[in-house]
Amino acid sequence: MTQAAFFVLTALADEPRHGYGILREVEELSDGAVQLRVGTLYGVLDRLTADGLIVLDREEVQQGRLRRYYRLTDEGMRALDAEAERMAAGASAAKQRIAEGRKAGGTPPVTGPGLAGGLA
Amino acid sequence: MTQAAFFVLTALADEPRHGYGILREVEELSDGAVQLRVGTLYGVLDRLTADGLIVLDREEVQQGRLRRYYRLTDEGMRALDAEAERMAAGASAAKQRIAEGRKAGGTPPVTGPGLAGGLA
DNA sequence: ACTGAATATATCGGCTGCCGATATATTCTG
DNA sequence: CAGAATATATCGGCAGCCGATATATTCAGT
Repeated sequence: MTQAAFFVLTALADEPRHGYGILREVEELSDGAVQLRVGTLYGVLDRLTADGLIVLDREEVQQGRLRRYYRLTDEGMRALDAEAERMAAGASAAKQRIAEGRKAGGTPPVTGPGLAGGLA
Repeated sequence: MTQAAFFVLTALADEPRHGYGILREVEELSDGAVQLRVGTLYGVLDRLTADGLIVLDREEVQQGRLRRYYRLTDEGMRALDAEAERMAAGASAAKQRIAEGRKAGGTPPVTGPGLAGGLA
């Protein structure tokens, strides 16, 4: 699963949203760190739909503008959960190894004086 | 940062390793979940070197076979730490939203046994 | 002695996927 | 009336992953 797909699924995890709403939601939930681009979105949406992870929930016309809402399927929910698990495990493994690298004696991998503070 | 790059950095976080060793290490540390391919590795290694996140540590000839060891730079360590932080945050956000989606009343996004059959 | 697997390096082409640019249309703000 | 925001969608370039391929040595099995 790509990063973009993961964040789209995450944005849809609590409630159905439309494309533009997903864009804003991803930016918000990641605190501005992840910027999902418009050009990326629809490709991801199509792929996730083809994979059965999301479905078109409904179409609304709000103030003259079409809103196409998507929601997670059961499979999408499961996939997101599994991916979140993998990511947490990966992040945890990385942190642990950073700590191991620091305490290791022999040939410390470029651990300078200014580093310790930033890595906690 | 791509997934492949992240896992290469993670594999190098505790001590310097050579290409083939990284391959095996990534598979091991991810419990077989991540399979870094040979064709992917050297491109990643080149890119990480160009970005200054890793450097060639040394070259050894062990039993007639060349071993090219890489290690993290300070910048690489910082980048890995930051990426691990982002991943943990993303995983956490996803988990939280999954929980929110489940407890939410009105239009539950495909949660529960009753919906399971009908959603496709 | 020979074969195949493992170890170890590296390259190349195809395919997938991200993103900037672009297009269209309505509403709201200045 | 112009520009920004909302909202959709497509297209082409480029980056990056991966299977296939090439080369060379060591080790285990027959």
